[in-house]
Amino acid sequence: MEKPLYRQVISDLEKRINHLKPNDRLPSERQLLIQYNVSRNTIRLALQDLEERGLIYRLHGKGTFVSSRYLDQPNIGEMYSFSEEVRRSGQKPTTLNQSLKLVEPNQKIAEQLNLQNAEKAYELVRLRLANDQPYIYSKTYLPEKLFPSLTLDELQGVPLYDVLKDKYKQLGVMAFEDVQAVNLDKQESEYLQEEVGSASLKIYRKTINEKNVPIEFTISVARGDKFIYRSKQYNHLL
Amino acid sequence: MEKPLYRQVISDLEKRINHLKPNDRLPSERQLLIQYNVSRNTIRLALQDLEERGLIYRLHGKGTFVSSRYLDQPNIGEMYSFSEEVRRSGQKPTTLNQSLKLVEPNQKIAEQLNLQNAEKAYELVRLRLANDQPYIYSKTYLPEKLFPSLTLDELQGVPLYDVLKDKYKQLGVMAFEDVQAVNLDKQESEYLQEEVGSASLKIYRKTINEKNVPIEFTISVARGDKFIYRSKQYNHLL
DNA sequence: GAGTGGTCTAGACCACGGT
DNA sequence: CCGTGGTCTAGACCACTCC
Repeated sequence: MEKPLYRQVISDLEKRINHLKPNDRLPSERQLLIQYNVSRNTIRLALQDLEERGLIYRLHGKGTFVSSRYLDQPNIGEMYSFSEEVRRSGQKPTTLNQSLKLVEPNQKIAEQLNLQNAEKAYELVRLRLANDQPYIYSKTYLPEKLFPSLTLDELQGVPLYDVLKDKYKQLGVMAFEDVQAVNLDKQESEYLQEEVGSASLKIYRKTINEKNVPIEFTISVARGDKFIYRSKQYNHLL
Repeated sequence: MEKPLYRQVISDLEKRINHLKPNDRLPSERQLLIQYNVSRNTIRLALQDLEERGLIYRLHGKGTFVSSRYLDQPNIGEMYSFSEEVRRSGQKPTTLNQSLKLVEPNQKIAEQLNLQNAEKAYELVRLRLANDQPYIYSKTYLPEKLFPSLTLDELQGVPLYDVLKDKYKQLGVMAFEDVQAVNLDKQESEYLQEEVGSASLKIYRKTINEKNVPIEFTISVARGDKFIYRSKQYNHLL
C-alpha cells in the first residue's frame, strides 16, 4: 500500500522548492515527467496541489515558479489556533471549558455533521480570553459516533485538536469558514463583556478529515473591537 | 474562442446544484460523462473545482454530494470575484465606479503599497450592487508608478484585475485579507442604505504580484446582513 | 460482485509568450 | 518558430462501500 505517485512527487518537489528562491523557475512539466518517469497528468496533479497551497504559481506560456511565501505574517491561511495566535502576540491565552453535554443536534447542525436520524453530538461551550479579557465565545459540536465517551476532564489544558487526533485518531485536514458581522445580543454581550449591539464577528467553521467526513462544527462569536480575522487568497481567479 | 469544456460543465452543474438540497447525491462520474459527452478527466476537473469551492464533497466508494450551507441567506463570498459570485447566485451584479483621483496616500496606505516619499497613488471609489441593492462600498489604492495615466474610462465594464493584467502587465498572485466587524458610521450607512450602527464587515486587502510587489490595496465595507466572507483553511502540519 | 471515487497512462491539440 | 502551461480523450486498474 504505497503512497500515490503524485503524492511522492509533491513531497519531493516541496523539498526542492525549499532550496530555491522566490520566483525561481521550476523545470517544465515535460521535463518533470521524464525526471519522475510518470505521465503528464500525474505531474499536473502534483503541481496543482502545490499551486493551491500557494507554494508555486504558473504562467501560461512562461513556466512554473516558486512563490514568495512566508514573507508576511506566517500563520495566515492555516488552520486557526487561538492559543498560538495569542501567545505569538505576547499575550496570555486562557480557555474556560464551560460545559460538555450530549445533545440532540438541531437540523442545521445535523446537516453540517452529516448526522442520520437520532445520532447525537457533544456540545462543548468555551470562553476564550487573552490576558484575562474575553475574546471569543464558542459552541463546538462533535459527532458522538466519532468521539464516544468524551469527557470534560480530558479536554482541560490540552488543545482540542490534540485530543481529537491523539485519542480518537481524527485529524482535521481542511476547514471551511464563513464569517459574518452581527450585532451582539444580550447573552453574547454578557459573556464577552461588551455592550449590546456592538459589532462582532460570527464565525462558522466545519472541519473535515482526510476522508471528507466532518469531525467538528463550531459557531463562534468574537469581539469586533479586538479580533481580526486574517486569511490569504491565491491566484486561481486573479 | 469557446469557453473550455470543463468550465461549461461547472456552470451547468452549479445550476443543477442550486435546485438540490444539502447532502443530496449527484450522478456518478460515469453517468455524468455520458450526460455531457466528455471524458472522465474533464468531469473530474469540473468536480474538483466545485469541491474546492465547497459546493460539493466526495466520498470514496459512496458518491458525490451537495455540501450543506452554513446560513440560510443566499451567500455571497470571496472578495476578489464579487461579480462572479453574485452571478453564480443568480443575481445581477453592478459596479458603480464613482471616482478616480490621484492622491497623496496617508501613512498607512503608503506603508501597505511600499510607497516612498512623495509617490502618489490612484484612489478608485466603487459601490457594488447585487440586484440593484448596495452590498459593498470600497476604496482601492493603486501605485501611480505601476499604473501611469490610469483613467476611469478604461475601467468601465471590465473587471479591475483584467485591466491591471492586460494593459499594465500586473498579475496578482496572492492577496492578504484582514476582516473586522464594525458598526456603520453615518457616511457608510448612506452609501449602503443601512442604519447607522448596524454590524458590517470591514475588509482590508493587499494584493501582490509574482515579485512580491504590492499592486493594490483595498478597504471595503460590506453590509453585514447580506455579505458573508468565506474562506478555506488547510492543515499544513501534514 | 457491482458501483463508486482515486490514481495513472500515453497520447493529442490549443493558447500564450518570447525569439 | 519553439517551448510553455491549458485542455481533452479513451482507455486501465486500484481502493472503498454496500449488499
